[in-house]
Amino acid sequence: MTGIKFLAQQLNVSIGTVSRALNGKPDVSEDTRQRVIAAAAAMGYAPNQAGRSLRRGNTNAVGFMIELGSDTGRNNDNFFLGVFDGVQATLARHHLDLIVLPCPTDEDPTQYVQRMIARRLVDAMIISATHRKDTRIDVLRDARIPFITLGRSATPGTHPWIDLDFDGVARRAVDRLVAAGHRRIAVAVPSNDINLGFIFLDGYRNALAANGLSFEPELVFRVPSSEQGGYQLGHDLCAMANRPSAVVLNYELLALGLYRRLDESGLTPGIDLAVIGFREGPVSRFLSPTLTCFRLSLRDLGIALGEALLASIPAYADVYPQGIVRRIWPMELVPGESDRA
Amino acid sequence: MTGIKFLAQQLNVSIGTVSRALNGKPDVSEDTRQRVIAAAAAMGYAPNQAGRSLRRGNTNAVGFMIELGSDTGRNNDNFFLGVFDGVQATLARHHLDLIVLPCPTDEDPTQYVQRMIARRLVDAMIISATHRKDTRIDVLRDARIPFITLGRSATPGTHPWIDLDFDGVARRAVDRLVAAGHRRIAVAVPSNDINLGFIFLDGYRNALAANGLSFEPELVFRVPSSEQGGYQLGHDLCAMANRPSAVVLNYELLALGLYRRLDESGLTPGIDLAVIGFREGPVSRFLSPTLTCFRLSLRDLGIALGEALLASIPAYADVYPQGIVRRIWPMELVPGESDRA
DNA sequence: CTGAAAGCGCTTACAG
DNA sequence: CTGAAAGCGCTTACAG
Repeated sequence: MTGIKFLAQQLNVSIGTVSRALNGKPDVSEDTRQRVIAAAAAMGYAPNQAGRSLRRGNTNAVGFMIELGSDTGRNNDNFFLGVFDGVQATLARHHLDLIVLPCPTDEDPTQYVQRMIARRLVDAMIISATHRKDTRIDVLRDARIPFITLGRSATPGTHPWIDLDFDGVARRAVDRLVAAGHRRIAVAVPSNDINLGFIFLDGYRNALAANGLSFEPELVFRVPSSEQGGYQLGHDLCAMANRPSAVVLNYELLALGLYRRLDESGLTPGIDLAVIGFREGPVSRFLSPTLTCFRLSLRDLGIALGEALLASIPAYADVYPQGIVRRIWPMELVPGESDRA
Repeated sequence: MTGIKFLAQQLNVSIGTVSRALNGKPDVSEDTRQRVIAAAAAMGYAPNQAGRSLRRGNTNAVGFMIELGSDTGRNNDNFFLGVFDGVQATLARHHLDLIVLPCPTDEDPTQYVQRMIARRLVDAMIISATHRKDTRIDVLRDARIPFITLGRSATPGTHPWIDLDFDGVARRAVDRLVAAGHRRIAVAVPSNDINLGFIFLDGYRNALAANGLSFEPELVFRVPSSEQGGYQLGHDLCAMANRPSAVVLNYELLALGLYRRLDESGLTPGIDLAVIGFREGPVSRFLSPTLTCFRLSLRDLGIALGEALLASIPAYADVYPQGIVRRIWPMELVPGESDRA
């Protein structure tokens, strides 16, 4: 005798009436509805999700999968928390909850996704850090679960995605450096097969070409997306006979390790080496010199992700009639002191 | 016709037999068990969690609540991701899943907890960033849900907790600075009523007293736990007529803003002002000068959190016979260059 | 406007 | 060793 049964007994009505009153169904007298709502609030009643899910066939929850093991997961600074906030703002409008699903380090991400959707823990999913070939997409597509990816992938599908403008950032960074007179411009990209690395590198190559500069493989540095990776980048740069005069980073925290390594060699960012970082974060503003980078609103990105996901779910398609969203998220240049050289 | 029913029909057995086979019940012939397991794997069957939860009365999931809105939440995802990993390592041994529950910015945390447990989304909870008075604890206690807090609180209860050694860190930092000759030592604590601030400040006061130094209120700086807060701290320090020679931080990222602000005034950490940070992270190692701080293994902390939580759940108490854990988590000093002054 | 009843997908005593 | 059946807590056609 718990839950709705107990509540119904207290009020001397049937459980059906309680359910209808609480779910805002029209065919309940206003008086009864008020009594039920008051009693529910008083005893802190909320419907058991298992019972509701089983009956309705949905969970009213959206899952956001993150990976704990990878570089990209572990070093994301404040990226995800900001995005979660925005996603939730969208979901809250529809009384949906966001549940974050952290894939264990030692579990295969694809298997994890499979397990979560087979258990019907969530109605829809958001996956991030897409790889060039990403089998999670295959699993989600085959399961016919609504999903959106934060990041493009070469794995085909008709799913929606939103991705940061890696291409545009790389191009504008190169253009800006060329305009300032730089001719030997290095680039740092991830050492794993996360898709954004390929896009960033393409943007870099295209920008070089557009500026009449030749692409030199020795100026491409593949380093882990972490402060340590930045340190390694600095180390490699310092060891070069013919050091480039500028470097474009694909991840903002690389700057921290890079700055440190340059300092150890008596070099100053912005004077001895122009640096353009990636995403603006608290770190970029408080480094000395401040980091030239690109701004975006994580919350707005999260809001858009949530909306694009809902747009792909038939039940919400009329509220968000945008169809299948595939969108490059713009980022705005924030000039700093690090590329004055 | 889905799920277990479909599977049973394919195999020409009853759904009861399928369930028993998959759940490792003894009274199933080995031959049948193998056939069922093979078929389940082939069609990617996993029991619908709603059906299972409803019947069993549990969810096999543990919730870890984080707050997106607060300073403490927003600036800590490197902290949490490491802890999640450890918690999951413990839970995985028992086929329990970790589900992260991010409380929306605009929802009251206590109400959020109430809603999550009333819905029976998880069997047990971990809450973090405990406040001095924390009504979430009251709600969880009243609901008789097993839970553990990452952080102590003045709110009473018989629940387990694990907390970082804020007291010990503050004392050792002061002792170390005094040993190096410092007499005017400032401290930075959070500007909100998160409990760790009170503990840290107490440790600082006690250490001053133990070293025969008097406590001066003007040397206590209440700043937000963020890079910006560190910048503000630097600003306040630079404005003082009689500047302290050292400062102890309660949050590692304060160092970043502090370094920047000192730099703007032509001051160098470790020369003009000794700085001892809090938790060792990638940032502390790559700052110039490197930050003297304190080390802990986030994964081990997470493992211990998971174990202590399970120890408080009757069904697991025999595996983890440690009773109600209330434990101060030790942190190890990592000398850096920032307190050489 | 309200109640009685079916049924969502499971697990588990209970028969046989 | 296996099947038939009850029942977990809900929601929702269906009667009245």
